[in-house]
Amino acid sequence: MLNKQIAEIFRKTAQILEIKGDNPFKIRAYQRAADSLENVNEDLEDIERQGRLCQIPGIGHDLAQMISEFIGYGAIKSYDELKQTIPEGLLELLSIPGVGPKTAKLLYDQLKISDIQTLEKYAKEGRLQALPGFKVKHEENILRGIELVKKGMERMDLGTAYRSAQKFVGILNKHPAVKRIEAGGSLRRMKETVRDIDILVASNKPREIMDDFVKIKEVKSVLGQGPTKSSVVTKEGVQVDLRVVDEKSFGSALMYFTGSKAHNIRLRQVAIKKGLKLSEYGVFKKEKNIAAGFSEKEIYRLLGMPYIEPELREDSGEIEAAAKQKLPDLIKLEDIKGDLHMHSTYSDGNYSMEDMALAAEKKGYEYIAFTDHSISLKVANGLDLHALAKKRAEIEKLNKELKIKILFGTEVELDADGKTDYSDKVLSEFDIVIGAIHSGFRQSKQRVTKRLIKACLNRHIDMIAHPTGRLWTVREAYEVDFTAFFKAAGDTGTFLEISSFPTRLDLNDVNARRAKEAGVGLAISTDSHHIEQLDYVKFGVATARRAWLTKKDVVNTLSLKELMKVKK
DNA sequence: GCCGTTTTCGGCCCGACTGTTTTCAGTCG
Repeated sequence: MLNKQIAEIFRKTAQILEIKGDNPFKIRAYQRAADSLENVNEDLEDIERQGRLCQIPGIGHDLAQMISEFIGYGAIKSYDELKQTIPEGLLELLSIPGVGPKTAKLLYDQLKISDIQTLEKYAKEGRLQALPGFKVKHEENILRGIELVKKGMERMDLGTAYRSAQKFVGILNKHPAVKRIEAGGSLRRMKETVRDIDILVASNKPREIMDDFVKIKEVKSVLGQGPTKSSVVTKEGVQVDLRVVDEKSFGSALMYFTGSKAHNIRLRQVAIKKGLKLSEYGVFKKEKNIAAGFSEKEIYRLLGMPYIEPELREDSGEIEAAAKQKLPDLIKLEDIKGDLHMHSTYSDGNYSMEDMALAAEKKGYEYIAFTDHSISLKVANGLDLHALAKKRAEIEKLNKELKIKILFGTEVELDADGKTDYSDKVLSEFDIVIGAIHSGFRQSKQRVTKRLIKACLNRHIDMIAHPTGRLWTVREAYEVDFTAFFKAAGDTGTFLEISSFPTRLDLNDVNARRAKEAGVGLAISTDSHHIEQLDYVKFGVATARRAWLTKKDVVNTLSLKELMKVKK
């Protein structure tokens, strides 16, 4: 939380400085610091105590002092003063696509506009044309931008982005002039949320493709159209950007459009040091393109490093690791041997155990666990003792008939104090017990932490499901003292889940990386209530890859025999 | 404001699209 708060302050500082027309490099320094803090997987308080703030990339003497000041006093004096110099709402205007710092300043200086509502009113009444250089087109653009902000320019979850991208890639791929196509951007990096979809196409007939792209049935409005780059908004309100490049620069273009921006900037700096220039068109040595037709892998090689997987491209240490040949051997989808968190019709699942098991068998899994809800979760049809007995008998029967091994499990409720609603005796009869919090989300940080630690100490609980409780667009994560929680999980051998559910992805990349470093075993599971949801595992694996996890960090890459040996 | 196998001062990634500019500024990624 603290890391995010301070990152936000630095980001706002950058915006204010932009509006004031300050030194662009100073502005970028604040932006870079904000990006950097969001990737830090330790509490800033700990780092500060150990005097290591300046070791964070992009944090120097001055910013380290500001961070210390915020930790000590809960505020930064120079930031509070800076904030006073511009009206509160002006930053809000920057959230409108097409309105940047210069326009925002102009709007305020000339017309005293400092919030979106007033801007919309002025634009509709044609009063913006009083501004120098402003014509009808500008007003239309601003109104369209406001429309986008209103309709939720907010980010979408990874699952929604993935489906939208697949739809467009599928349609475009049938176009005869498309030679190669791939979705890039934060979607390719499998970030937990995605703002817009970037599609890259290789073709020698870009205009033809652009003309057809903007006419796709799902397109609602066209934001811009040029010979190599176009942007549209779909009927679902998703922005899709398409870039068309020549086939021989597909590798460098894909690298560029995959980002992250911070990763790209670092790579370009590496290139400059080697006397080269890197752009989306290739690697240039004295104006001559020496990477024409190269793949991403070959371009990284030119820069003196091995291929960096898209999920790692966040400038969070991967470039340094690559230079030292120390990149992790990331976990792969095919390493997963089973799913330890699934539901059936016994509680709130949509399919019988047999149907789910057959689907899992088709995926090549060795084992699965049906972890239906426990007795007190009435809304999800939690199982009483009678239902448990029946379910157990059915599992025994299925295990005789099917090749896949089914584990008898439960997702047991942790009450407000971390106690379970099944007795120790009942819990001891399960093959696997997952502890989960579904209530009391507003408890204090101390109380939630105590609750989770109590669950870790319970000798029957093998794993904690979706450990921070966040649910995309529904609720924020509750606050947890991760240092204490991860220590308890590591000490007791309690596995922590990376929930593959795209609206959860919990633990997320940053927390999972930290859990690994604390010696915690992680399990990637789907929480499937539906056969289709078994495929969500790809999002869980991607999150694990973003957390730098290898096969050995994830317990459900083990065979069933090995898994039973390492579990409590 | 950060940062250092060219540098503790003087650099700091690179290119496309828009609008109305007749050569470029603003915005975006």
